[in-house]
Amino acid sequence: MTKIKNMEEFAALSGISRPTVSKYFHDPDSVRPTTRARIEEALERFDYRPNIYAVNQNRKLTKNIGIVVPYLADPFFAEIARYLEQSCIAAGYRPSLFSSHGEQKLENDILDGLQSLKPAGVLLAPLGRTSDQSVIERFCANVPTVLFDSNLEGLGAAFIGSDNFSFVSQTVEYMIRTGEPPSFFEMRTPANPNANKRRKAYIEVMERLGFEPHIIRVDGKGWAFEEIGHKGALKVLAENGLRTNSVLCSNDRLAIGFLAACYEQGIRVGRRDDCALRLASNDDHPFAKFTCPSLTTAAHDYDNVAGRSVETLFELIESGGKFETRSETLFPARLVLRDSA
Amino acid sequence: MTKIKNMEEFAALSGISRPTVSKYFHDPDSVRPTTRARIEEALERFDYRPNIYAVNQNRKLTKNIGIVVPYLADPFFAEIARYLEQSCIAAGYRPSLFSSHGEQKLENDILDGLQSLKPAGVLLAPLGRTSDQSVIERFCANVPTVLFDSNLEGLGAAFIGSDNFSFVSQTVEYMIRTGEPPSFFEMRTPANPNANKRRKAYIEVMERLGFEPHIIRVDGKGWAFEEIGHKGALKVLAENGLRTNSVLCSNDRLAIGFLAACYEQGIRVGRRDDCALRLASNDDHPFAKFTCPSLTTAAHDYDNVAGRSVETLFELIESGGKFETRSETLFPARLVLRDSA
DNA sequence: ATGAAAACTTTACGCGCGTTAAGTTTTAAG
DNA sequence: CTTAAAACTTAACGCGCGTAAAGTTTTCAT
Repeated sequence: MTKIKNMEEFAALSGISRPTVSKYFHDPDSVRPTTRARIEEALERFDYRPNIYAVNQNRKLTKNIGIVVPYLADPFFAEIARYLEQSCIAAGYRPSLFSSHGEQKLENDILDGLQSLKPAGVLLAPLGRTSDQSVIERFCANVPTVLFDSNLEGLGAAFIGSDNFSFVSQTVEYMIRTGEPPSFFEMRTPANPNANKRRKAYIEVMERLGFEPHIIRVDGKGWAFEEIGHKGALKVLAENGLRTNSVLCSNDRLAIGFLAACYEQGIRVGRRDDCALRLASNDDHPFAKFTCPSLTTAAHDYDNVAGRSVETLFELIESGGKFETRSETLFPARLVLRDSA
Repeated sequence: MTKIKNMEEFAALSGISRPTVSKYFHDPDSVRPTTRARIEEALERFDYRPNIYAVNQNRKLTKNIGIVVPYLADPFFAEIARYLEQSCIAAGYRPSLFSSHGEQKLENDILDGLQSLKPAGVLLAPLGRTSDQSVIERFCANVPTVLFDSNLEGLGAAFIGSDNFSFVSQTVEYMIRTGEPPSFFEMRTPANPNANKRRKAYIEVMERLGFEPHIIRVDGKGWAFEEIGHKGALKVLAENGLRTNSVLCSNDRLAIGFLAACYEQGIRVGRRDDCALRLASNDDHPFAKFTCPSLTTAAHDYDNVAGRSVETLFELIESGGKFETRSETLFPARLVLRDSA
């Protein structure tokens, strides 16, 4: 089989002119069915594909889509990224996946490098508190961007995420309905703005139900939440820092660390009579099903958050990269009852 | 500040001719220090960067490097990918990360798409047993490829991975030294060739030490190892399928499922007297520290596997994409004693 | 059959940069 | 100061494709 060098050559072999072949690759439906058939027939015989560099250099808009998550070693983001990737591919785009690995410099570098990719759009889950707002603002001004998971006020053309109030109200109400009101366990300086919303929601729900909020803040920086939760829980348990037998963790990864600490200390966690503690959490982390005990938690609406994010980005791209007004879409949580509370 | 359109314009503004500027971007050390200074001075004033599409179209070899892992939702691969990414960037390359998500079709599609990126090289951790060997073979013939983690006999210019015998011999010997000989717990049809090597190593070590190997194979397909381990363990425990009080899991993710099953069944795992079972495993998964109990396991030499992989790829690229002979490099495991055995 | 619209072909230019060739300036050694 | 090598400048071509203009063929409703 002859090696095809360029579109010129392929066009000749298929018996169609190059401009028409070019049109075909841009949109197969834009050419007559008979010529389309001839091109696709040749395509099967010769296996040619346009040089993406030449294509991208000349097209005003590439078919690239950037996907940026803050921490890919968290399976939660890996799963979301997977969904986003697949949706982009299905829509005929070329996704590129990036992880900021929890570091501001990396996030900045990624956005910087992304600009020279001239992407049609970007799906960005920012680091949050540790993001460099000015960098992200500048980026969003140049590239059609949809924020997801972590909201930065006013940045990006739209935000899609989860309704943190829905998470916390469901877990808190459940715990109160079935036992003592929970303390709230979180990091002192959370990386993610969702954490702040969850704390506020906790306070609001507790007060509305006539209970005094009790917040436990543990030290620790970065994205090693399990480690932070573990250390923090050991300290709290040693100091007898709990007011009731119920704890609500800000997120599942902290809870995983908390559960490990309880296990080490011989504290049985669960809703059965022989348990000393009930622990619930938020996120429905992929591993929450396999903690000991399995974790009662509020689940993200993965499918809707991811699905709506790509849909919104596609709308944004089709609208020429700008929306009239910035929208924020929040999906409610689904309470997942397991054994820990 | 004026917007720079292309290298021509930037060259004019910096007072240097375009071919020299082009040379500079290819290798800053290839121009005279004085001209280099003038270019970099202009670079600070004007913030210009070459159009990567035009660059890549014209250079014979791009600076792109593909990184392909089989399953990114496994934090093990996320961590490795992170290391590989950073090493590539540090060496002046542009890494692109892809996950096959456990599916052959996706792996094929990724390799297919990777070809049109004309990468300088690719770091590939294949799916293993479920890989389409012919596709990978064809790919490796066209693109300088270093395999890592999962070896496919004869494919790629080199393989870097862990010495599975070292893993299993250390865990088995430790368990025998400190208690009863372990059964080996694994999937019936493992996705990964490492699993087969581990089984063989188990049999060999057991026989050498004068014990009869006992292998427990559980059903389940795909990459949801925790779930498979969990279901399989429940079955084994229900059927009293263990010969001794010791179990060695083929990998940590299976062990995580196993531990969850034990917890549910009220079986205490650990090396203390009040424990009914000892469980060890292999990989030192990022979460192994936070299982209940924490997992005794054999750790990959992450740094060396990842480090040597990129080094080898760089050597390969500098050698023009071919090695005289295919090399296989295996790094030994490090036994990590925790509470489960 | 007729005409206009739609789709095609041919021709040609442009994108931004790599790269080469020929001529000029700078550098550093003698 | 001489001189040759090294580094530069100018000029020009090519990469593979998008795209526009002008002319030709096909299609399809009347």
